[in-house]
Amino acid sequence: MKLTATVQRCILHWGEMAGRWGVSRSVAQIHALLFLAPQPLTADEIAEALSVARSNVSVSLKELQSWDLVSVTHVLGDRRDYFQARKDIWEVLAMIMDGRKKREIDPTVQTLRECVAESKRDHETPEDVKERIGTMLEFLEEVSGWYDQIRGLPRPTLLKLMRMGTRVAKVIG
Amino acid sequence: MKLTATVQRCILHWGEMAGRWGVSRSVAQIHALLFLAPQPLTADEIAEALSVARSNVSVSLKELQSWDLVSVTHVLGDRRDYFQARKDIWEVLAMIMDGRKKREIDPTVQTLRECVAESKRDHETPEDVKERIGTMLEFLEEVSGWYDQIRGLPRPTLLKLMRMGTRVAKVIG
DNA sequence: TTTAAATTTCAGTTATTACTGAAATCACGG
DNA sequence: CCGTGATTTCAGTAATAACTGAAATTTAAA
Repeated sequence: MKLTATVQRCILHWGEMAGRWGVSRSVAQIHALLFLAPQPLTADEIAEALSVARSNVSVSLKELQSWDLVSVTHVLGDRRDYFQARKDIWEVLAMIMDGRKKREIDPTVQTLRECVAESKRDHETPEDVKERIGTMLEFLEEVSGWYDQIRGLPRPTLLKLMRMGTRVAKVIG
Repeated sequence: MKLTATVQRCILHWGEMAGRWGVSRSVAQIHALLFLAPQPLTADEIAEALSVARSNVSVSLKELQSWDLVSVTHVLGDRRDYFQARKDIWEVLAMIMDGRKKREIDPTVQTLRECVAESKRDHETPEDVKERIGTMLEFLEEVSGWYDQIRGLPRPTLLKLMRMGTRVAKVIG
């Protein structure tokens, strides 16, 4: 598997962004490779193309699967797993946002609920501090709920909304 | 500065989430502390409250300022800097989203532009791969542009939109 | 200026995370 | 159920990021 210059550049950039995106370089590079690859690849092919250890590919693919960005297929008469990435860019975005919400927001909502409950029995914490915690919890719950709603809209509707841009403001008066 | 149990719990949770949020534990904890604190705090007070090195507080505060989440104030007759966090949760969200877009999206749009330009002169890369790169660029540019538009809407409009939830779908037909 | 407090920088250390390669496990055809 | 190839696990190592404390710099009052 030789990578063309353009593809290489993309993969390298993905790797450089990995830290900011909150994944390891391998995960980002493998995702770039599978996203661009015309056909599904085996783990060995991935390891070779990116020059990383086979075991690293294995755990990275597991992570990509946990994000629902990569899935497994098979070819007849071949015992090996073939991996492919979602190609639909809208779905890729949705998976990343779902994953981030689950990992970055949900645990905090959970903790804040406990903090708010606990603060009821707490007479040390000033009222305005308690209030700030409560407000943040409400806010996160509201944004979360809104996301879940929007998330369920059919894509054509979403597209229409996006294309409208700020004109929605006019429509809703 | 003694922290109440509830406040402590919040700060510790923020610290635990830091890795996922893409900031260091200190940055997350300092932000939690300043967000909850009723009054601005000096760097020394922060260092003491969280038991971290004074120098660490200094660089973490710089990062929080780069996110526009923390600002400096002064009190008459006191040479020290006092730090305060934005208390408006909507603005906090806006600053975080702006910062993430700038750090996580914009550089990739830039690189993809170069990749697409380069791919014009590239006869090795298969057409469908080039197309996938181009599609991703267009997609990111569209989403970016949409974000910038929405970002500029006045908050009451945004709130109204959120509260409508999926009913916007009906309004736009 | 001079001086002292406040802040920042930075070299060195510690902690965390990512990666490798060998060994163990799994899965299937014979 | 044995053997072979595919995959995963995991202990050790490498790479990266975070943090500390001392030294340097800045700031402003005297």
